[in-house]
Amino acid sequence: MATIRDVSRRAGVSRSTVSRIIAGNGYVSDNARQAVEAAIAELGYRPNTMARGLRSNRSEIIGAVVVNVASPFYAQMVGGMQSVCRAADKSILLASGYAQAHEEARAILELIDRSCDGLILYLENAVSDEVKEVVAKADIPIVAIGGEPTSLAWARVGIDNYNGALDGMRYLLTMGHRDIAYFAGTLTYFDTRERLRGIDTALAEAGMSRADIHLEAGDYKERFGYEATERLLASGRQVSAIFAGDDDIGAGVLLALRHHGVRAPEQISLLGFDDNFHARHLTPSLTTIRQPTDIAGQTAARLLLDMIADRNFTPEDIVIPAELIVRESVIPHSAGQRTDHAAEATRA
Amino acid sequence: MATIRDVSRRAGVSRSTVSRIIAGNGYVSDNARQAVEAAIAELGYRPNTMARGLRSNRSEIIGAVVVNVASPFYAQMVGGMQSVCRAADKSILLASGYAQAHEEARAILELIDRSCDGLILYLENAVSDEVKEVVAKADIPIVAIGGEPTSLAWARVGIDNYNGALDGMRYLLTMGHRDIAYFAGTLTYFDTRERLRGIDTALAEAGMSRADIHLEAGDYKERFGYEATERLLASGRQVSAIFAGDDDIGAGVLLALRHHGVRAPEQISLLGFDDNFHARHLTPSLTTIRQPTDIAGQTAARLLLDMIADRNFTPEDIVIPAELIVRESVIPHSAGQRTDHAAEATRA
DNA sequence: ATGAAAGCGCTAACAG
DNA sequence: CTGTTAGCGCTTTCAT
Repeated sequence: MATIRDVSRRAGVSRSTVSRIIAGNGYVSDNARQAVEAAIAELGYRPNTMARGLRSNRSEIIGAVVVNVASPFYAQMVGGMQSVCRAADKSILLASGYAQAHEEARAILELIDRSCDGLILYLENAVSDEVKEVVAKADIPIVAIGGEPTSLAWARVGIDNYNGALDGMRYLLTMGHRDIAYFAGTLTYFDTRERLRGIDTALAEAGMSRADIHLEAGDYKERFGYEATERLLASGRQVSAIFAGDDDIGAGVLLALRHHGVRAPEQISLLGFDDNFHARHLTPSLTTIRQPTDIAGQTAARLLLDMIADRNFTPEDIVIPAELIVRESVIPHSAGQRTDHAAEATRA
Repeated sequence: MATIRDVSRRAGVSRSTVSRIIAGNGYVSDNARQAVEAAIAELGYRPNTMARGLRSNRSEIIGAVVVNVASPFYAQMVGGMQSVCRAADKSILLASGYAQAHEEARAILELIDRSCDGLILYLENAVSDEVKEVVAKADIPIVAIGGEPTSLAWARVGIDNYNGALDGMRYLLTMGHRDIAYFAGTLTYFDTRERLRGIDTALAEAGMSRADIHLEAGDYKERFGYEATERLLASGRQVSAIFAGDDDIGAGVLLALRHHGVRAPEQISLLGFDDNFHARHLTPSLTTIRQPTDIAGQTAARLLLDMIADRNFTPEDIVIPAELIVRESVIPHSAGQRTDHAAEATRA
């Protein structure tokens, strides 16, 4: 590979001149510029980013930790980050934390060690003091996105789980539902707790509380939705609507209802959360709360780039609103609804 | 940040000794080792990867270009790469090519410039000579995965689109279907053409050819599936089965059938391709050909790491078999099937 | 077993 | 406007 030295020799100038031309700063004569540009083209010269980074202490790489790239939810988020970073000529170093504290720590350290210029972190666990110290020493901008609101972050982009769940529960209540089940995901996740808070508020508005609904917590898996639904049906408790912690859980609910001969939404309405890829494709198509993950990713990246460019820039926390997407799976509560599905469920 | 010099001073040894200890090679006395390790711990020293990379000409970073991270298909593939790379302490620099030649070129150059130790490329377009030259100069191992079989690659991991489509079409034929539609995706993609080849072979086995089926090409979008289905229905051509170019197209087909009062699979069977996230959740659940993208990603990463470790290692091309996943959307052809849906379709 | 020294490729004062 | 100089932090001969 040609180095800056080769270029300078070929162009008959000094390395500094070449450097200036590449960086586009400083005064350079047209003569020199042309000679250098010609030499660069002839030699196929490309600056060595390692050397440049070592010298300038900047890598033009930003690091991202998400829970799991393989999941469409985070993949979309990463897609959002990427579109912004690409426009700014930054690359993305990607790591997954798999919602486990030690993997998250490993991921953060990996990115720090690769001298990222800044970090976007979607974490599900609190960060240990040890990691915090390393991160603090690195002294690079960090934006937290969703998940655990880590104190590491210079700025936060949150998805409004609270208001999303609030709106969702309100919607069910508005549709006349009073006998409601909520299947919460993993309780240790910050997002889960936020959603529960929103649900509390909505219930309180209707003069109700968690005690008035059927609440079960598990994890964000289709299987949990399936089994929780079976338990609900078996319990004999009659609900007219189920609010699923997310669309995966919702898919499981739908499957269980079908297997037990309960028609959705005629007998039980179902509300999801996330607006995942499959939500539109379920039958009935899932009414759900959209989390605009791509927007969140974009926003986080933009914030980070701004902070990298101007380290005095201290943005406000940004909350991306969740949005109710009305499809087919929630219908108004009707008078005759409460009893007949119990009969059918028993039969099935 | 503490440097190797700080550590050496604190431990009362030379920088070389510290370096040896970190690298774990060379002879070092226990005394020195202990002193250095203590100093490293006290100082919270972390090696600077830029400096190390500059010197050693290795970054421990591997670059990946996929069509689009935001799509679950590629996200899963990246997930596979990541799981392998993480185990080997390599990081992944990720770029998307968006199936456009110039974006793919940009992505490749970006990764080369960031001094990746190797590249995994999922491309949809041929690579220009210009880019080829740069890549050749970089002289790093490259494995191509799926998509366009670029000549850049030192090794290839392919998904067996040919046999997947072959098996799929065979399956439809075995189920007694003879009046079949195939909705192909983007014809310019290598994968698409491979699938068509497989279909040709299957048809030939049954003494048929493309002329005997209803073939339409478009793109890998739900919308195309929807519209192609409408056109098919409107044409009056009677088919007992539709083979969709992928599951997204398949979702569109299903939607159009439903809107036009055609029951699937009773009146028309539907076969997908990919086994995307939503395939299981469609109603009827989609019988489809699974592309094991995560395995492909893992395999590609493993191959690449092996080639990085031993540059004389020249692996065979690996083809990951596709697999028929039987669900509900394909049923055997029945005698009465061919006419009634035409009637209903007209009515709708 | 350890240290000295050279240099990876680049940037940024500084002096001219 | 341009060249000289001095490193960035690390690895790696080469002596000792």
